[in-house]
Amino acid sequence: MIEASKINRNLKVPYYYQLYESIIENIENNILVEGDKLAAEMELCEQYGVSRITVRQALKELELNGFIVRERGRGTFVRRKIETHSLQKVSSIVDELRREGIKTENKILVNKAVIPEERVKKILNLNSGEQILFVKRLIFAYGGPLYITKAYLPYRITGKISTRVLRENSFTNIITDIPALKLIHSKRILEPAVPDAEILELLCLRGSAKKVIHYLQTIWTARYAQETVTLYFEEYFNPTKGKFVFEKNYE
Amino acid sequence: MIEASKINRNLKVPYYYQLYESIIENIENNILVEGDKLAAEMELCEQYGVSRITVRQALKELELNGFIVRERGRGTFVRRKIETHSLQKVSSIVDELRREGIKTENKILVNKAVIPEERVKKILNLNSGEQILFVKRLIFAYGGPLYITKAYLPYRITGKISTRVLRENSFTNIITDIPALKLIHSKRILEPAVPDAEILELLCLRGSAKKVIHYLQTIWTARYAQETVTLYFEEYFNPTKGKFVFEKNYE
DNA sequence: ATCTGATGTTATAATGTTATAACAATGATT
DNA sequence: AATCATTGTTATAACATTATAACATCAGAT
Repeated sequence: MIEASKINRNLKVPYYYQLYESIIENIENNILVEGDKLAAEMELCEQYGVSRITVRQALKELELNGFIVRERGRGTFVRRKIETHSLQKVSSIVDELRREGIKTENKILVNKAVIPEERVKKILNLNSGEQILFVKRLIFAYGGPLYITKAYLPYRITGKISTRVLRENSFTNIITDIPALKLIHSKRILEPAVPDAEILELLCLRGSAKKVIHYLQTIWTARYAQETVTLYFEEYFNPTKGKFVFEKNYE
Repeated sequence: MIEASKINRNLKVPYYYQLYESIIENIENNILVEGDKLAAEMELCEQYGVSRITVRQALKELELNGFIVRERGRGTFVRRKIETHSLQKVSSIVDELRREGIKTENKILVNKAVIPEERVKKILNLNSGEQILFVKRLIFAYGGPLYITKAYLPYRITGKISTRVLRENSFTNIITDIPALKLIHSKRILEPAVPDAEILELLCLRGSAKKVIHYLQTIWTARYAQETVTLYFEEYFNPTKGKFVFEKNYE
């Protein structure tokens, strides 16, 4: 496969990144499909006219973002695509991606106790003046921002949660680790929405063609000691990164 | 002028280059016009959220490519654009730009002695089997490819010319430095043309709106010892970078 | 004459990108 | 068992990008 070099040396974009994008393009256009063997590293060097360092950096990124797997002595192979998320599971998408070995990154944008707006107060069924822990978190996967979560949690239940814990764990894990808290029900509502400027910016959709996102609300009901409490999440999904699949088993 | 930062930190493009492009955009959209004072370096730092090094690197590029002038103690100003070239002068455009202090870069694509095609042989009035020196050169200015020159020169006059000499000198200088060669006449013919794939590619016009270029032929007649010889040049100009002006003084 | 604001210069440092090279370790083939 | 192809690792080096900081120099205004 003698390909013309796709590295544009006039561009200010690093060569390894151009190569990274070039290979993703091949995968997304089904020129390379699941299980296919990529050209060997040295072959890629020749095809693209770059050094092995550069090729390996591109492959490293592809591996971290779950596009390929590399096997010493054998070669580099296209990984199956993970691009649907099940809504039926309560377990989080972060856990789902982690189980698949795909690197996710986490950025905690907000983590503080506040008095919530009226809308949220109603959903959580709070006493007046009661504080919530408000967390805003941005998740990166597949090499870009995947979604934003806003969590509205009764502060008297969660207390402070360190930013480090938030960065390193899914909300499912954090919540189920709270002693004396038992999840009893969850409800998820998905709808398309037009994002506001902040969400647009965070998901890097400014200037993008797709201006409609997935807006997912999750309401967890739980027993805490003798009372019934509610946890509320809002999530905003990058539509270019993944689609949702609805599955249901009829008995 | 509190501007939102236009630096995209997710992009792999260097910040200084994003800033460079951002300012060019302002100039091309007449948000900044000839003679306008740019914000001071430290102001730009704040507006774009980058260090002075970064701002200065952007300004350096803008200066080299002729978009701005900087004056110590006063500030940075939008320069008038040199976007017309006189056709009346025999002297080259490279020299013209250099005199204005605008950086030009040079890439020699071909430099070899060959037997010319029939068309060229007729123009140069060559003996059958006589070789020419064929040079293809790409000139960059204003931060992009400006034009391509194809030079067809009788080999017995020029001999070999090193690629380094071609890179560092205008053809006018090279030719007039040949001993015993005296220019006696020049004729230039300008016409619009549709470029072939190679020219399109070299001038970075693939995908561009403007698909018509300037095609300029130059025929120099000269005395060389006792004989009359002809030098022939073809040039292909990027229409987005510069326009030609026709001027003539009537006596 | 002095101060202020602007660009010019220099030094230090951390990190990112790219190339070249040699060698190690593994899987598959002969 | 030996060899070959392939990915993994390490070292060295050059250059690019970005930040922080201090000081020099010049133009214009008070």
